[in-house]
Amino acid sequence: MNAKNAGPGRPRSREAYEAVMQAVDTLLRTRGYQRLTMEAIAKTAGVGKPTLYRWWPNVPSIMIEALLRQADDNIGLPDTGSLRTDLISYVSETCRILSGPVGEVVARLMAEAQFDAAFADTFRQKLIDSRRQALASLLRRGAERGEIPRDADHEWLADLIYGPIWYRLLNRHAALDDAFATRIADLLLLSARTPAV
Amino acid sequence: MNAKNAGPGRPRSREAYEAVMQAVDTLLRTRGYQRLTMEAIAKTAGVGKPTLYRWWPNVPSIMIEALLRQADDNIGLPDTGSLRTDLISYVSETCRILSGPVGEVVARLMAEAQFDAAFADTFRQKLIDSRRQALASLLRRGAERGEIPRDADHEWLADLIYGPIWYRLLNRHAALDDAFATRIADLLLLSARTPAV
Amino acid sequence: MNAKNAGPGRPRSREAYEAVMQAVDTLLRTRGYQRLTMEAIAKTAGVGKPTLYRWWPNVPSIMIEALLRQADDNIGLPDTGSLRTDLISYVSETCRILSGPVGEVVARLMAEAQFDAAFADTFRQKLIDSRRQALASLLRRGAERGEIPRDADHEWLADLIYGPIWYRLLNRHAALDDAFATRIADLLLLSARTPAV
Amino acid sequence: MNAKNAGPGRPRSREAYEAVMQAVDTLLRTRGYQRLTMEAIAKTAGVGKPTLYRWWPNVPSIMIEALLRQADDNIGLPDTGSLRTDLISYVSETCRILSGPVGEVVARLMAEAQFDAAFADTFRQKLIDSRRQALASLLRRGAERGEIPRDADHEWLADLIYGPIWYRLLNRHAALDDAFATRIADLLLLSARTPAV
DNA sequence: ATGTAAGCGAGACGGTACGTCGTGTCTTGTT
DNA sequence: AACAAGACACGACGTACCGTCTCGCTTACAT
Repeated sequence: MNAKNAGPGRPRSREAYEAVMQAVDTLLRTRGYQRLTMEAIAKTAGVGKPTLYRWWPNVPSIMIEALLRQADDNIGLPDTGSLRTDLISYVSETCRILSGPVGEVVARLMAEAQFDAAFADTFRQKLIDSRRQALASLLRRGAERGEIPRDADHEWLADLIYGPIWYRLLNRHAALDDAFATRIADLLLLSARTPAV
Repeated sequence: MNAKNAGPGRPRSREAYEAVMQAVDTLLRTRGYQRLTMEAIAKTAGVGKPTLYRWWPNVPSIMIEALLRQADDNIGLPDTGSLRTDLISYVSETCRILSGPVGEVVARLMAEAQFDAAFADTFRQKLIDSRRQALASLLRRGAERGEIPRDADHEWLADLIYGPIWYRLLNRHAALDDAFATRIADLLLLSARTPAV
Repeated sequence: MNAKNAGPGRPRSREAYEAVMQAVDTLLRTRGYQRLTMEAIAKTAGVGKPTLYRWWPNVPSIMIEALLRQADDNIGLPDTGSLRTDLISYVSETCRILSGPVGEVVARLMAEAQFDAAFADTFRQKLIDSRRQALASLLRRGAERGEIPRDADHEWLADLIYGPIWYRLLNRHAALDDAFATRIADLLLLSARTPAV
Repeated sequence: MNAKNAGPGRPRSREAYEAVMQAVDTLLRTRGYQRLTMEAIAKTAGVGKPTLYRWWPNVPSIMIEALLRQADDNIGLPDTGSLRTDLISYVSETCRILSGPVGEVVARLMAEAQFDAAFADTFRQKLIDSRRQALASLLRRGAERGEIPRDADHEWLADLIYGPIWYRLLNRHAALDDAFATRIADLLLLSARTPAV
């Protein structure tokens, strides 16, 4: 909620906030994405439009907040002692989540980011970079155990993992299944262990 | 243009068609993507709105046609005799083009495809599958020369190449430069030559 | 309607126009003046808001048109052969009409004119000057018959008649009855016939 | 100010009151009437909106208070010994004041009274009846001196004076100048002295 | 050569959503 | 208890496009 309860004046209403979050869920489920307008959110939540605009500049910003709120119980970082097992577990879980309704929402958010530079910043920070850093944690742990070289290029390896995932998510030409997850994980290890690739 | 010149009646006006194509270019250059509306195209082209709707269902359909028209001199398929050189050349050229204004347009089209299932079909066929098949041609040629196994999974290898490219195109966290192109090409070869990955 | 059916393009819809006029009447009768908003007119008439704004800049402009339309059978100019009788008839009729619902509407229009200079012009032309000229016709006829001097100041006499009428209409401190009408008419004759007043 | 300083609790802040009065003047001068909103007054005066609503129900109520406050040095009642001179002086002064910025404000207040019955009562009492009674004082004095009959209808004579003044004020078709004032004054005398008119 | 069927530009139409403004009420903590 | 601050639900504003619908006017094939 990003509350700043310090100053004077009436504090932000938690009821309104919760109602908005709930309205987003309801609308996405019942009306579909196209009907997820500021107008509809306001009406469904029983909230004034100015209240919406006071706290969020547009629909995607609300969506991203709703998404993160319910996915706060994020994909946990596995720690099995083996980098390969960790990777397979992590990528599989990522794929599993993205195969469901969350995947659709996330795909739309990426799409919105193409039209709105300001939103793109938020989107990348909250949904892209956070995941890249999670992956980097796994890789660091693996490197400490000597499973991949210490100087492996984590940025490159993240592209190598997330590139195909996003590509399939957005393009829907093939499923984000476990076989795919395993293959990507092994590709990462192959690349990390091969000098210069 | 998909003309159906058979029947009676006035034939489709080439002037109107050209004016629309030009208007798209003009508007994209001067007003930016957000202002590329049916209304604006009609007014800029000096064309009636019904004429637009007679031939295209929405803005992205017009965009894709304008894009393909000027990019008909597509990325040619290199044929250097070496798969690695071919791949590097092909991927570099792809990246080079996507780094320019075409890249922006293509990214928006991918975004639109997330909101419009009908358009998504066209988009995938004309901009995604055609490229995957071009890549497959290179791979087939390389396989005939014995540079990669004959049973390499071309679908997987296409994901491996295009995934990271699209990821960087949409996300803009890193450049689509030659180093990146070379690295992807080598990754493909590495994967194709490694059993089971 | 002020139609300009000459040019190309779809002609103005008479249905929409009639629906708007009717909606104004309906709303004024059922909801009262405060609810007579552009939004409500559009919804009641089953007409798009842009259509409203295409033809009228604001609510009072629509009101004035609706008013004139139904009051096109205006206060006829009496012609009894006697200026005094003519005046009494004309002023009585004016007062009678202004005592009913039309009076309320007209009072609001005068009020609106205080807030909107552009509307004020239309208002004065269509509702004020036209009445002043009607009165002037009576006076001219009386002057020709020698009932008042030929050089009587018609502007002043109009102020003298309409001033008290408007004052009572807006202020509602006394009725616009026949006694009042007669008294005003006689006052006019007195003033017109008295040198220098 | 209508203070109710009896009970316990913090007394009404004179600073807030003065700030509001000043804000009205400032806003009327700088932003024009349309911008004279509760919101703007509160912000300009540095006063909370609830404070405004605690003491006044709406904008016109504040305006009328501000108006009376600075016009407390009202139009004094002349006493020259002659009714005609008194009347000319009084009406001229009235016209002079109404020709300036006060006239605009007063015209708007009359307009507001058309939309708000509650405000209309206050308005009539404070701005209409008080002036009618002032005029009646002059007439009474004149009657005592025998300049007009004792049984002259003061209500009618007030309509006769104030009607044309308000008409010109609201309609702006002619100036409220001294010639006009003299003419009205003489008209009153003429009417008062003519039996039955 | 001519009728007729389609395409054309213009532009009005019923809608939907936008983002903003002002209203009058409320909830804080402070004075 | 009055205050400044300011969040709130509400509702109207005027605008931008949407996709559809007449209009009257070309074309150019099929009689």
